[in-house]
Amino acid sequence: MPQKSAAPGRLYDNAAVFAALGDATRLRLVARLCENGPQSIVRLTEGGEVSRQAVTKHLRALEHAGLVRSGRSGRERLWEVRTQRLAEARRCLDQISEQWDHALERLRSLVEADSR
Amino acid sequence: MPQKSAAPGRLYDNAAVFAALGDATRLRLVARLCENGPQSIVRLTEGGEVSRQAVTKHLRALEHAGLVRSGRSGRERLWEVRTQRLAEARRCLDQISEQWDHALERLRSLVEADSR
DNA sequence: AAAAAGAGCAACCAGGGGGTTGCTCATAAA
DNA sequence: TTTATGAGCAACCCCCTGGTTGCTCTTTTT
Repeated sequence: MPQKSAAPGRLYDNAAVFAALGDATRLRLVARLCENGPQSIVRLTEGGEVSRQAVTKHLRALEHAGLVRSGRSGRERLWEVRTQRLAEARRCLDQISEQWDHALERLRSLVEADSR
Repeated sequence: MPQKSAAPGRLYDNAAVFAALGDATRLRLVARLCENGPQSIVRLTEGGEVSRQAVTKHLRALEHAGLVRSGRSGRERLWEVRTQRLAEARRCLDQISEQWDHALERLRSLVEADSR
């Protein structure tokens, strides 16, 4: 069994990741970073609806959740996606769905035993 | 450019789903609903850290995001998970990761062409 | 050396979200 | 028919979040 002590505490962490993705602007930022690779703040601001400062704040939020990271290059700072956390989030959803499937199975076997 | 009009609007919808999952209490509720099947509010409140009203509010939030639904049974209301939205959320994450992979490929071929 | 571009910082504001308490309503159990 | 259980509604509170504006700092560019 993978991920033995997937520890209830882990769930909390994933909540933070989902919260970070739970904003349209941030989700768009992540998508853009994935589509076009590492970019500067100004570039990420272009075409968007919010100010540069807002974008900065969102990037910091994403960084806090471990979804992006940045590094300075000359006078600009480049941001890139950290795919690991994304993968973890996916696994979390997978696990939940899996539990649901198990529950369904259990339920079905109960019904069968009942009508037998 | 791939993914022509994958409708930016879709992204927004997923943000709502992630936002719903982006709270530890709600995420736990979803997990419990998946583990133990449809349950009433009082049952979902047991063992938790918050009041029944809080649970109710969270359930409504999840309902708004399309993640759960409910039906009355006698004097109690049973809540169950709607797996469809969960699946959609997963697909959203998959798409994003996929775009990232494509970007990596593009980048790699660029580098190769450059050093050739 | 002067001008412009990219970022960072701080203060401020409005709104929403999570939580609670108190009361009422309806249905099932005694 | 009482009584107790499960749930709904409404008001209220606090604080966090998303967004803005204004200023400063550093690094290019001209």
